[in-house]
Amino acid sequence: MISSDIIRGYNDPIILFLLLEEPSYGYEISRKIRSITQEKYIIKETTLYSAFNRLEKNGYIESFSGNESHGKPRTYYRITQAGREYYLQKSHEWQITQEVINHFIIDE
Amino acid sequence: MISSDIIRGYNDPIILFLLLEEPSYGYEISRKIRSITQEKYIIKETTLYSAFNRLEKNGYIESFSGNESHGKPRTYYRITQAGREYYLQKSHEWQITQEVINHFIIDE
DNA sequence: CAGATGTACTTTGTCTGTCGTTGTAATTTG
DNA sequence: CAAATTACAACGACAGACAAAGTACATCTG
Repeated sequence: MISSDIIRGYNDPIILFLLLEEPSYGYEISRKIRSITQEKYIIKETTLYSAFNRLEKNGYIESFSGNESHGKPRTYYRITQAGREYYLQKSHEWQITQEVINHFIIDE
Repeated sequence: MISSDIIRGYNDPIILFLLLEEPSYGYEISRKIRSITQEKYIIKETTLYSAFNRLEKNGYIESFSGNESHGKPRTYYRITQAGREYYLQKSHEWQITQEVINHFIIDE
């Protein structure tokens, strides 16, 4: 329905949100975004995994490998304290962004 | 306050909105964005003028030069019918984008 | 039991829009 | 008369998203 390009800059906080409660991995995050938005937003794999790399590089998440009983072990990600702070900061910024754009977009 | 990078993809409809009523030119558009958002968003000149070029290339606006009695003649832009339609389409898309992001950003 | 489908990624290269920098030229203000 | 403001234009850099393709293992289907 909508593309990641539009969400640009907000993929990171979206991913962090889904890690707030418990660690997760790529495929699960992808499924969650799909279902939560009722398929309105389907994140591309490349977008998702490059977001993971960026977030880890910035210290907002940490990776560890799960010990799956069968199959390839997944790479799990856990949010860090810095990640929680970054999420809050981005949330606040999003409120301002909405206000700004809503001055110019009047949908009737 | 906030950067164009965040607004990315919505500069075009913002500009089109400001042309809905009457033609305008770069500097005026820039001032209007500043004042309407109470300085929360100040568009960069390069961003603005490259948006004009893109919008004109896509047939959403047309340029003409004003006949100022003094000073350099300004380049004015007028929105086209296609531009109005594009604006509406983007407005609708924005509503969905807001919904999508608001599923993940809970600001308390 | 072969092939399709689903899970779970990784790599590479391309494109678009924004940004920093610099430059120009005329007008207005102190 | 110098500095600030108005009003652009050209250039190259960069980050994030995208398309395309490949890897590997597991499970379901005819």
